[in-house]
Amino acid sequence: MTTERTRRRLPRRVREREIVDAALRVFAQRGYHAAVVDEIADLAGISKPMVYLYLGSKENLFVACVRQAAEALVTAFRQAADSGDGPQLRLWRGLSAFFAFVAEHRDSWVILHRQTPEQSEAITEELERARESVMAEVTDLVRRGIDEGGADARLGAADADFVASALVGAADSLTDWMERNPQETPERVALRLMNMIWVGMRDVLGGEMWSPPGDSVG
Amino acid sequence: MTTERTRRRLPRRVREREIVDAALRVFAQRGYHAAVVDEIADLAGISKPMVYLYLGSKENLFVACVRQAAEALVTAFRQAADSGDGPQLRLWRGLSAFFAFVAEHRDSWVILHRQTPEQSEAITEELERARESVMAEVTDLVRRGIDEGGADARLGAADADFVASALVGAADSLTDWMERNPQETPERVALRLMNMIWVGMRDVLGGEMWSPPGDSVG
Amino acid sequence: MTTERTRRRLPRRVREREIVDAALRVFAQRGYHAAVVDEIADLAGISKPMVYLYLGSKENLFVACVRQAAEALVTAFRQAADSGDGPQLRLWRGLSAFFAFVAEHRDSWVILHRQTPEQSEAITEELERARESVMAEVTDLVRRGIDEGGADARLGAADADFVASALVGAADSLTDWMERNPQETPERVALRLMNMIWVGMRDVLGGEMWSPPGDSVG
Amino acid sequence: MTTERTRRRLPRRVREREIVDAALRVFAQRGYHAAVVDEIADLAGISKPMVYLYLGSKENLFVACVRQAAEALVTAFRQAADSGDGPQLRLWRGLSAFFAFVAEHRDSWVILHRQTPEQSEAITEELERARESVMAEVTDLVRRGIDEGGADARLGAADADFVASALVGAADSLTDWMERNPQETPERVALRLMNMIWVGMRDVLGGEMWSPPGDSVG
DNA sequence: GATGAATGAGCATTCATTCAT
DNA sequence: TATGAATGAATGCTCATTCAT
Repeated sequence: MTTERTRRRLPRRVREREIVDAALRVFAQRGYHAAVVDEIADLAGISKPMVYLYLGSKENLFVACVRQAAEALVTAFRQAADSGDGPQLRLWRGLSAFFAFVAEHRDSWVILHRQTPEQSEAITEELERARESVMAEVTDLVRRGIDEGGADARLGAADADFVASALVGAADSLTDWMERNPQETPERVALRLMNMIWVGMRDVLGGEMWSPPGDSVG
Repeated sequence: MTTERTRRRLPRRVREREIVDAALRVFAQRGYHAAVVDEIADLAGISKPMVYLYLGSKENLFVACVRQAAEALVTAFRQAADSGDGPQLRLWRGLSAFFAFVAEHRDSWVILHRQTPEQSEAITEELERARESVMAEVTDLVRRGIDEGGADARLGAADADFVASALVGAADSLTDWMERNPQETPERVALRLMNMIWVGMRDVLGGEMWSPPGDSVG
Repeated sequence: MTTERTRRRLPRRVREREIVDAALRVFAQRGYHAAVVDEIADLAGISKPMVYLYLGSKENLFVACVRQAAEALVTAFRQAADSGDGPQLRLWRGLSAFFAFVAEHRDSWVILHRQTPEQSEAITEELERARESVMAEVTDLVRRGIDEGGADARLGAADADFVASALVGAADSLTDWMERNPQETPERVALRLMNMIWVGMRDVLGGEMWSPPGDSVG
Repeated sequence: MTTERTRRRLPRRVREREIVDAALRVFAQRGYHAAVVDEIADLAGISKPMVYLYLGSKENLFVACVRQAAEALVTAFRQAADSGDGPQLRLWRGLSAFFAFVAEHRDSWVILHRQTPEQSEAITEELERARESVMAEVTDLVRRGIDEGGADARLGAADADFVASALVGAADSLTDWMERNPQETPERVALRLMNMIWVGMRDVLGGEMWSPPGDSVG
């Protein structure tokens, strides 16, 4: 005599994925600490002990979320950035993919970049790993752009790093701007951002540079 | 000859300020939820009830931190950005002040821009107010720069908004970059960021624009 | 062979009842504010979180106590007062039941009638509801007695109300008297009280009334 | 240089009385535990340490309130009940005084008769003493009435006690009834109550007694 | 005499985590 | 596999009480 709604027996992988998906939403909405395992279990449609059976701990669950979010983002980004000729086109595609991803998977982005630094070693490490992996993709793209653009001696690793950092930060911030301007497409936002940075970068590389009058900054 | 550890009796105002300062550090390090009022009290060198007597609640304490951080930042920024001729010089000074501020008051910046969105109405509102006040300063500066730079018809409020948003995001991100590159001065970082954005913006305004080949972005 | 002190696992309903029973005792002994949830949990043989899991809050727990106490008392009273011929017999049985109930469930009566008025809306409301339901039973009985006794024009609702109020107050007070005179049975106490009030009431209805000499009371 | 509102220097007795008066109101409104010393101090228009300087502790403050309330009530009652000829007149005057007192000094009555039993020895004792002193007055009055009315052998101390207990309880309860019926004067309420009880008592003493049919109660 | 400043101790409530079934 | 029942350990907040001035 089974109940109407028999307890679903799902393969481990599927269950696990469902749990992480639920967790992603709750963590993103409430933040790590304010998130309550009970709510995650509810949202996943299972009981709390199952969460622990599959993921071990809240901490570990969060780590899994970070990992999944990072993987998804990097995949989307790399796929886009690997196709096309010329650094500009690739960067534009990459940024477009980024904005598209964030627009569609807001939660993942929040998990990756809007978390208050946690005390937990494991979480900190995973977040760092994740952020680095994202940054690496962008830096790589930028560097290749610089190289192909014919960089002169003044430009080194630090510059690509600098540009990439600024780019990611700007992109993150524009994420909110997009929410306030819903008529804009990811492609258009990416294009605008790119032009702003890229053209400036190119010119700066070309030696055109503004300096404060009479002041030797260093 | 008083003992080192007699109960120090301080006037209300002083104590209040000390508490908020302590709270700023703890909130920045742990985040709102993970922060524990006990630790704040300890750091301020007093007992927990004093925190509640003076600030009322954890929530209110956080709001006070936000308010103080925002005021300090805006003051520093505006002071710098109000002096000097020409939009570029002013923007550069503003950005320099910003980076100097963040380098020196890391906690304040973390409070303002690295908080997981909280459920609390009061906090959300105060944070929004604070962020807007910061953004407004930057947007204003950017807009004046555009105007004086001779903007054509294509540029409106949305553009200043867009540029400001990207600028703030980039600056935020570069905040971390500065930590990883401690030999850089705020002035130099500001200069680099400025050139990148400014020159790019100017050229884009001037009609120079890259577009994906054969692709109508919209 | 299970250990005496394994965590006893009881179905929700049973536990809930046990908790309310324990709470009833503690609230009665200490009063709402002085009562400590820890003690209630101890007495119920469980941990504090269970109390909150099942009853939600101290306030709600108290409300549950009031509800249970009122229900029990009203049931006992009504059962007794509904049987028997003639208003006198019914009133006597009702009062006997009341005294028996209070003697046996002192705590319930204390909860219902000896609580310092609380600030809490919920508690105030529930207590009012409970007291009214008790009073209604008595008033009803008194009114029927008056009717059957052939009331004249001077008697209305206010009179039944007055008598019932005095009756309940007297009974409440005699509750303490009974504790000081343990050899008295509820039946005897009820009989004495009844005669005192009833005969007096009947005679007063019959027009026999004492007035202060020369004084027009109004 | 004195402030506009110089700190009033009052003789000890006066100050003490003001504090107790304030405490009376707060304790009555909130109950012993929920009452907060801060509020009492505020209401008395002084600072908290003064309360402790004068009264020593919250417990002691409450005891003082009980004492004052009891004294006032007993005084009022005795004064009224000592004048006039005949037990009936005296009882009526006493009850009238009681109802008048309660109507005017609700707080005192609440302190005396509506307090959840406290844990504190001192409080319990003082409350008992107070209640006994009130009850003694009433019992005395009742006993004298019985004596003068020519009681037969069946009536002893327990009976006066019983009647007094019922009387006080009824009066307490009618206190609320009066609030719901503000057009009634204390004198009228006293008269009604008296007639109900007195006539009944007299007749019962006279041998007129109702008994449950066929049931020997004891 | 009078008070602003300060705290030890306690209490309601919550939550990650684990058993017993 | 799956879960209802259960708890240890915090954590925000309050309050009677006491110093130092």
